[in-house]
Amino acid sequence: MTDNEGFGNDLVWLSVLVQRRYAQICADHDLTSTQATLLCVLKDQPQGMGDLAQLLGVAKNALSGLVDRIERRGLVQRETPEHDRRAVTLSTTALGKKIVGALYADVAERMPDITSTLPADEQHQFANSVARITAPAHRTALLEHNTNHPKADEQIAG
Amino acid sequence: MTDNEGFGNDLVWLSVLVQRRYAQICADHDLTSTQATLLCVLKDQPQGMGDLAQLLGVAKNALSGLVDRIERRGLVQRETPEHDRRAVTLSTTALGKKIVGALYADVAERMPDITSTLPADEQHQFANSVARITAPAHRTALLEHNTNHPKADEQIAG
DNA sequence: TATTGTTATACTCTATAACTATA
DNA sequence: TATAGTTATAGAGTATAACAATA
Repeated sequence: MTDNEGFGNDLVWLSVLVQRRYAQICADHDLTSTQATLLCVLKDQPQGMGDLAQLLGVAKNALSGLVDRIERRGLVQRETPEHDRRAVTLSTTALGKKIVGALYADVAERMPDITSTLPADEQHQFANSVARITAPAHRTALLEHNTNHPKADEQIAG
Repeated sequence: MTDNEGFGNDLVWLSVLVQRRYAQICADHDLTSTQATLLCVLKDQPQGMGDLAQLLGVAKNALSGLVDRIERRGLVQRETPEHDRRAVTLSTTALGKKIVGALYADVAERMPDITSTLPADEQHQFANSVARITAPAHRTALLEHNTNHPKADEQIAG
């Protein structure tokens, strides 16, 4: 306990350092952090507005404006699925895919420098821990919308 | 290299998780993340506007508005030092100190849960690494303004 | 009636540029 | 002239509440 007292606040500071660098990298690709994260979540598969809002941790109405701006720039596109004309499915355009791919690579290259003050083996161990902490979040990103929509399971089962 | 490929992006995800929880804790104390971080930086000693802007990673003019809002709520106070009437020294009020103290404790209590998916010994090692990564940032917070103002050193020396 | 998404409104945060007061 | 900070303006992000269209 004693030598762990500042851990929570250290975590916040680490995230500030990461976010600062992330914002810089995003800016180099003409994106805000929020826009970049939206593109990343959308990178591998389309999402509905509701699910996407949940994944990003924002309210649906906030997402509408977010999508307006990034759609205006031609990086994502809205589509209305035939089976439910209330819904909107969001996906990245070819340009969006290209940009998010470059961003991803740039983050992978420039972000690890954050841990450069650690000895090599500790860096390795740290990367491992970070991967294990964030793994559930990745799974959530893929499964959460199924959890909330039993019908989707039925469709798969049927 | 191979098993490290996603490290940079994992770090970003970790920081998103931390920031989300941090925002929630701050909101429970009626603060935005930015306001909370400003109070934390100001917690132990007063700062000038310029130095504070640098510590927070924002431009001076952005800081003016930030301080306006949080001063209006009585959590910080502006003062003009006699030796340079252009300058403004910012410090926390008694109320500000009380609130930032409670916030700090709450963060320390609720944030470590982020690593709950790791086994105990790995949590310990992880906390250790985070402390070592953020330590230079803490030092910077305390020393940076001296670096930029040689006169301060002279005053101490004299 | 319930659900999906959007609009209206308001506030915080941030950047650029122009400005004021002091040194 | 240079420096410390503020004001003006604009845009992004976010929340609450009211709304429209569809199921």
